[in-house]
Amino acid sequence: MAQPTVDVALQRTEREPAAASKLEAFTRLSADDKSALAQVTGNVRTVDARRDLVSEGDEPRFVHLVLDGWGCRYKTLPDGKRQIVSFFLPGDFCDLNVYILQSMDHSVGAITRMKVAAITPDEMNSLMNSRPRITQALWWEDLVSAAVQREWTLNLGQRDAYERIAHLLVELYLRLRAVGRAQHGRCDFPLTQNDLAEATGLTAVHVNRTLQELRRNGLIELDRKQLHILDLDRLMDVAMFNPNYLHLDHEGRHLDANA
Amino acid sequence: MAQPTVDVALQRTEREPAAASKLEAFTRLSADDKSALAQVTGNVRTVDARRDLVSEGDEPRFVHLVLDGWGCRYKTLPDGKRQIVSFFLPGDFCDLNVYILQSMDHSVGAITRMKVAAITPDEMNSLMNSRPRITQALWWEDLVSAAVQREWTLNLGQRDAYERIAHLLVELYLRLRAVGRAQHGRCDFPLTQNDLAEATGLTAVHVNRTLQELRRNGLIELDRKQLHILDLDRLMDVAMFNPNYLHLDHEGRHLDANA
DNA sequence: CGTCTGGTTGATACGACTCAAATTTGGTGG
DNA sequence: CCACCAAATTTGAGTCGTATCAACCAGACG
Repeated sequence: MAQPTVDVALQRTEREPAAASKLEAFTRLSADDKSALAQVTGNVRTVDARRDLVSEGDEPRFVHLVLDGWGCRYKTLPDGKRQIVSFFLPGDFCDLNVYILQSMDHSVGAITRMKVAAITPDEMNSLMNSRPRITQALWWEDLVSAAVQREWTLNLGQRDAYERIAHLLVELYLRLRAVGRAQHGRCDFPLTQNDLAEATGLTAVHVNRTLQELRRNGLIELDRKQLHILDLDRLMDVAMFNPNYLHLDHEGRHLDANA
Repeated sequence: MAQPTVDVALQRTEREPAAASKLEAFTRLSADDKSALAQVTGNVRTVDARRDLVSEGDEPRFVHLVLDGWGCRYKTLPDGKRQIVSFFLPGDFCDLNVYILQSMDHSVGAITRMKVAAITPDEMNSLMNSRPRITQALWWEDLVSAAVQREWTLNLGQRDAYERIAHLLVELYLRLRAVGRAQHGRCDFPLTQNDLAEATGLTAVHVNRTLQELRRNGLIELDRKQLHILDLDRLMDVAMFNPNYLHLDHEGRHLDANA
């Protein structure tokens, strides 16, 4: 099987920073906006796969912006159980105003090797004071990530294993596609079955069996960290996937600050 | 059994508006701050119990502030399943910036009869431009509600029925206590077992049996819409409840704008 | 009073978990 | 380039938590 996804993803990385690309899903940014954004994302940090970026209990210091790679937020229970509560994909911001809080209530870990920009509160404030268009876009991001968290609550509470995993796959695919990292049903997919288990509240064994069922039903191929969704419409149907919560339909999408 | 809770709750309502009370959990507000807040909460709407305030698909128009009563956000699946994704208690704001979005991805319903203030985007903007202290407090609220949503994800994903319900009871109790609507382990508790089921992803039957188990173990009394937590420490233990996510420990709690 | 909503009980079924072992994959160093 | 090891995936058998379905009961209300 050819793997065009990889090439596409790499090309894209070179072509355009994920941050601007993501925010432009909400609104067009002017050249000035983009350079303001670029200025603020100078402090780049690289984190190895499976390392923590932030630990529960830490004092929040930076707003992070994912430039490349996948990460997750997770919480741990005293009995050792772990729940991944969200995934970070390229272009995602973590917690616009976290630094208001005293200490983190969750950890942030890298799934793959990641590149993140660490933005200081000061930089953040000056960005939000001088660039209203970016500010709006950041708020939009914030609202969308809250909506995603609500959808996960629904996912865990009401969907069975089959629907649940289908839903997660569709969400990740659509989010990747929105930042140019997926096409034609294909994308990189670095999650292990254990990651999927921790995100869906299932066991790895059951995730395994459920993925097999999705394959058997001709909905997906998943192999060597490559996901291929064979029939997106049908998979969305199975997952009862309503894309409204991703709010990709904003009119700002069609505004152009340069016009 | 005497029911002092009711009296306490009523007294409190008269004594102090829930909004200021809630925000002051984060920071002290000056007299000016409070009057700015009061000005903006003039447009009060009353909603009957079990009626919807906002429906999925609606265009967001107002930021709502709960003055009195309980409400919830919920999402519905095409197969009819319903998930309550959060509860609104007196003093809670719904979605600071919702009006940025095109359409609501969930509904908001009243559990009891509710009084809510409907704040316009303009009012909201001017508040946030002129009252930095309130703005900070609003952001804090926003971050806390996001943290609560993450904790619910953990709750649904990793805790069993017994722990799950225990956790929810503790959360609601602590949140009520933080706005002066609970004391000595007691509070009003207007949720039906069906509400609890829809919030915890369990069936009403199983919620019933689980509540009985909590009663049998001497952890709670729950009768006629009155909750009495008999042993908060033990209940928190059972629930593996870590209060850090409520961020009640903010230093702002001890700041005083009037000093 | 009858009706309705919410709460309770019992019997049975099934989705997902557990534990344990086998197999495959990917990375590493000789 | 192959041998090795650890990590990830796969398989099987047995169990358990929670759902389902169907009654029945109690208090609130008109």
